[in-house]
Amino acid sequence: MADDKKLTPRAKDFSAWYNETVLRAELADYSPVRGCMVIRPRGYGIWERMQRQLDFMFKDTGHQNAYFPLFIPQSFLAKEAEHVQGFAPETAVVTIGGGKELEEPLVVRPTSETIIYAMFSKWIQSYRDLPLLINQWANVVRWEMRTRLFLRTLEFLWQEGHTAHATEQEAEEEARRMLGVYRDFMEGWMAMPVITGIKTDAEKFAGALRTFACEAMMQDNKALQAGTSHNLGQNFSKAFDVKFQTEAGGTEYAWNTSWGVSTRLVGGLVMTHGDDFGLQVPPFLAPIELVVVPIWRSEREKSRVLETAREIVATLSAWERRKTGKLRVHLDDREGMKPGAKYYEWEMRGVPVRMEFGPRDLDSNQAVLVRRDNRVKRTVTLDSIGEDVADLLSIIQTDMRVNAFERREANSIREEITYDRFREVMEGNGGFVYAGWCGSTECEAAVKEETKATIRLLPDEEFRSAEAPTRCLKCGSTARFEALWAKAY
RNA sequence: CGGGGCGUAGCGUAGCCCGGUAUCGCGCCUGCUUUGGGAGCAGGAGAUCGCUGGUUCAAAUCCAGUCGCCCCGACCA
Repeated sequence: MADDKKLTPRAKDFSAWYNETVLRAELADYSPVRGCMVIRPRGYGIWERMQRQLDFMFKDTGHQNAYFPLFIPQSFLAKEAEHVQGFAPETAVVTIGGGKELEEPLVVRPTSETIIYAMFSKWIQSYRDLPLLINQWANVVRWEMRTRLFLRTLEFLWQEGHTAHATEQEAEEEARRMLGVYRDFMEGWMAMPVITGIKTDAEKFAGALRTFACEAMMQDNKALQAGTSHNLGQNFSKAFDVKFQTEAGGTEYAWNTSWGVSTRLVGGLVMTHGDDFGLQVPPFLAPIELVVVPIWRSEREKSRVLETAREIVATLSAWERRKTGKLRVHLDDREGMKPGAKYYEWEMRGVPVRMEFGPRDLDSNQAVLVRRDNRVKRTVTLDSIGEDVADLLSIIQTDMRVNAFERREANSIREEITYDRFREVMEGNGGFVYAGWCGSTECEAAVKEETKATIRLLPDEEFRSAEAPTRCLKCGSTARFEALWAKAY
């Protein structure tokens, strides 16, 4: 970076800013393998907290973790027609094992529906075995042509839930329920507001009946598909013969769902909250919530300041909160580094609150708290430091979500607009446009072709406009749906 | 796979047109002085210039090939 210590202003080149933020905050690095990414300890620390919370939420909804093989016989993929069509072009295939050509090539899983439903058919006999609620944490491989750190890598780490149910309605409810869990996590923990809804046929998962999704707006006004949940109907259970005996004594195919989120969420976090100073991590997910930077001007001051600083850190580290546990505090007592340098470094890493503590504070029994999000400084007394820090953190968590929400709404268009105007918007700053759609694949494809914008989803009722659009954005005929149009990652 | 750009120390680069084994900054190591917004001085370590071949007395530099990366498209979470 040489002398240029500031990050690239994101307005100029968002993509370069994103890359640099991720690399400089040491979240990830390029690997020697093209298109693959190494997640470094700092990036994993954030992901780990996400994973822990998600895992808790899955257990809370009755799901159990299991682990299925990395390799899938090639023929398995072919059993579901749409599925193989969707995934075959982007699979990595193993043809040699132990130095010998394999009789049947093995596909490195791009997703695990096929191998999991093959097992489900052995495990499910009766309606009493249902619902079967399974989750797997695993890495998968999709041979993408172009990759970006966290957002699209050849190999990525994710969570995939797979469930089997006795009725169609139950499967639909499950797919919806898990979409709600994702939404709660993204908004509550990541402070990243999302729009939920249903995907069009062109965008749905290969092999699904219906795909639901959460779409978030990044700071370049592009949409990020942050999580998906699929109602698979009986497509896979028919392909893999997942049958069960009903209470009445007949035989039925099971109804399946699958749903997943990936380390892409870390990319979403960076692109939602990052700024020109670097990363910004919401308190709930921050591996370090508060960093204490001690300041001294002499050896004598140093020992006095450090001694008290250590006491403060000890007190704060023991501070227990109801929902989010103990305060995660770090004392930066590195020597030979000026306080200012430490400030910039922790700001770049996104630690939500910094405490400056020097001789002047020591003498007056106080400390200075600085928020990462708006860099506002406040002097507080040490007597109530625990409450003050905990309160500030929860305020920041809320403010980050509200700011992201307001930014999204400020860049959304809900008035009925002409197609020419729409094209202008997409060529300019972009954004979320809620507009009518006649329901034809032709209109959808034409808009994509001409503007690069796609229907991200047909929003759920609570996200729809007060006045439903009347005409299709593209052809002008009667609108059958309200669609969310945007350019996407 | 098309179009553009780039490979020189851990990172970022100068030098290339006009051949003579390498510039500067950050970082790193040692010492002293520093520390309320990115420290200063002194000393030091670190590069077979992506790889292969060719031209030449001599190649980072010229020529050919090759590999890799980044950006823009097509594909996609």
